[in-house]
Amino acid sequence: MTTLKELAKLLNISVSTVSKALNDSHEISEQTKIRVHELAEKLNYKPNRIAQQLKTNKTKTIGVILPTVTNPFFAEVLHGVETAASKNDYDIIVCLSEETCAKEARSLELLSNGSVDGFIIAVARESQVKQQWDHIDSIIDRKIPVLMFDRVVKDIVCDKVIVDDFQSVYEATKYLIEEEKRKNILLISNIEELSVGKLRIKGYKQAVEENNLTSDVLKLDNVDDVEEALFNYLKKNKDIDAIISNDHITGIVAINMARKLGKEIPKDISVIGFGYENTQIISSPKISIIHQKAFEIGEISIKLLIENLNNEAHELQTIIVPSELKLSGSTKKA
Amino acid sequence: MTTLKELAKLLNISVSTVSKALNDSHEISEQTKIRVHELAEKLNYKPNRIAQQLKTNKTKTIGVILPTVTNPFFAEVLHGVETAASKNDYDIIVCLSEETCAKEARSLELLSNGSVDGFIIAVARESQVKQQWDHIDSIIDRKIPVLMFDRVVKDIVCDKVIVDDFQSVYEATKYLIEEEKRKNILLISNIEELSVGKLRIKGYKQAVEENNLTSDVLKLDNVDDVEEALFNYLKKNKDIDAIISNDHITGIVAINMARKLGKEIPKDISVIGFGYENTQIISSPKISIIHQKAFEIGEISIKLLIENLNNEAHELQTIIVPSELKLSGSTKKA
DNA sequence: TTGTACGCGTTATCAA
DNA sequence: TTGATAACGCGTACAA
Repeated sequence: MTTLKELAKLLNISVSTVSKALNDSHEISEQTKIRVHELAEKLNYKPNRIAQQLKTNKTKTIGVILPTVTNPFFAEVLHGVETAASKNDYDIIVCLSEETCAKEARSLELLSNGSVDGFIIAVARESQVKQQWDHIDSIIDRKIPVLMFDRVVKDIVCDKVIVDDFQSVYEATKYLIEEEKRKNILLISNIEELSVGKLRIKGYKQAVEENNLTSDVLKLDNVDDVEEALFNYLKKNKDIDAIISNDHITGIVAINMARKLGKEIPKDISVIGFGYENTQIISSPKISIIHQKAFEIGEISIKLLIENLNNEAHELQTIIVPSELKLSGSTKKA
Repeated sequence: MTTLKELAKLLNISVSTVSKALNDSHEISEQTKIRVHELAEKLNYKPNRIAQQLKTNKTKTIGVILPTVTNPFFAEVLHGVETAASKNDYDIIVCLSEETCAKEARSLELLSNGSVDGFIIAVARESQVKQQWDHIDSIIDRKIPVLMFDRVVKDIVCDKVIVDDFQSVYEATKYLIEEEKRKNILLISNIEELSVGKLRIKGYKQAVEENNLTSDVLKLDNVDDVEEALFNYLKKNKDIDAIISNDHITGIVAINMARKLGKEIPKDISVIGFGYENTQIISSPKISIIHQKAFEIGEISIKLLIENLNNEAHELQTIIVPSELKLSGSTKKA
């Protein structure tokens, strides 16, 4: 890599003159500026980013800690994050916690040595279940800005970007009751240990109870159990006339299973799930979804964090990104 | 952040002694080592990564350029990349080209100023279509190690990790012909501009022609057109008894569409698509898939690149990662 | 207008 | 066993 020193030597001028010339300082004559720029161009000179970072004590890099990236929600968030970061000339270092507390803590620890200016994080399932977040507090104690999104910890004081988990499921349930006249609505959940899962269940229950209906939650440990569990459940509870799924997979499975059991959709049963880019295309009839604006969540998170990085007087805030109910063939009024 | 200098001042010893003590140099007495370590622990000292990078001229960071991350193939590759990188104490900076040549070139340009030790890249669709890869060659000219995976450019000389695109589709087609006695096999493709898409079509055609059957490729511009295009096609060509999809979406759509048209699966028609983690769960009957080992591709890519980074005498190679045909309910012998 | 000197935080060489 | 000094590449205050 070409350095200032090399340019200086070749041009027989000092390093600082070269530096100033390249930064278009008014102190430098047009003539030398031109000479310097020409040679720099020719040798494809680029200021060494590491040296700049050491000098300015800013990395223009953000650490992004995700539980996983094969879940389309986090993939889309990452897309939004990358887009916004790139626009603002920030790089992102991505770490996956694999839903474990240990890897999450390790990543934070390793990057908190000056590698990044701040962090964006959605906490791992394990951290949330075991309520372990000393590793996150420790970062904040060291005055490194942190922003949490989606899976958020109430007790941690930092910027937060969250989804309207309660509200969106509440509205969806209410819609099924009021508009579609459904009376026996089942909720499928495999994330009830997570804050977001709890909120969704809460939203569902509140809507059901407000209408004096009975609630029922089918809890699953694993996405692979859905078929069997649903089969058994629907066999026993033949009066179920609507299903809400708390994730982007089981709603589609529910549609397939209901059809297999001879139910017509949406005549006999309505289905609403969570969904992303291609969720609707691959189900038949097309599933109605609660569409979380994952891309926007990523974008907003980056913008807010950068604001924090640049503004000494930044005030912490919590932003709620509303979801959108996208009706389709799996509900009556689609 | 605590620095060596601060520790030295507090302990009334020199910076270099502190540095050596922390690095367990044999030159330093046990006593001072203990004193230094204790204070370092107490003040949560961590060597500034940026300064180390400047000193050693190594970043221990790899630039990962992906076309997108919402496609599950690339998401799983990223998962493998992150896992392997993390195990080897490397960080990854992730950039998304958004399938455009411009963003791809920009990312390479911006990171080639010392920010990373090397690159892993799957070229953008646009770069591949327009055959523009000066920006990649330029990186290689500057002696920065580059590894390409999946979407690879023949004319670029570097390490490569690829999938057996030709072979896997060839085998799948042959299976349909020989084992399931299918005679009219349709291939759906929406990626025929890509190297991998071309290879898959080639594999399909070769198998078909070897058996003196006629080939037919339904080309789509967009995943959204599948339903209508397939509907029209199957209406006209009622003798189609098998469908292979070149991606992870349209196979599932094909199953749904075939059922809608009153065809029984797999009695009347077999379907094989490409697939990943959850692809089979969400289709009914479960789709048979060509499973690309995306995670492994990511892992292998990192390992090979790191080998290149550390080994002066590294020899360039091309590794082919075999796919696996996972039969399920959408094919007869599943 | 140009050059000198210093510092960012670390490590390595050499001297004490 | 410890310390002084230089160097990585850059930017900048200050001197010329």
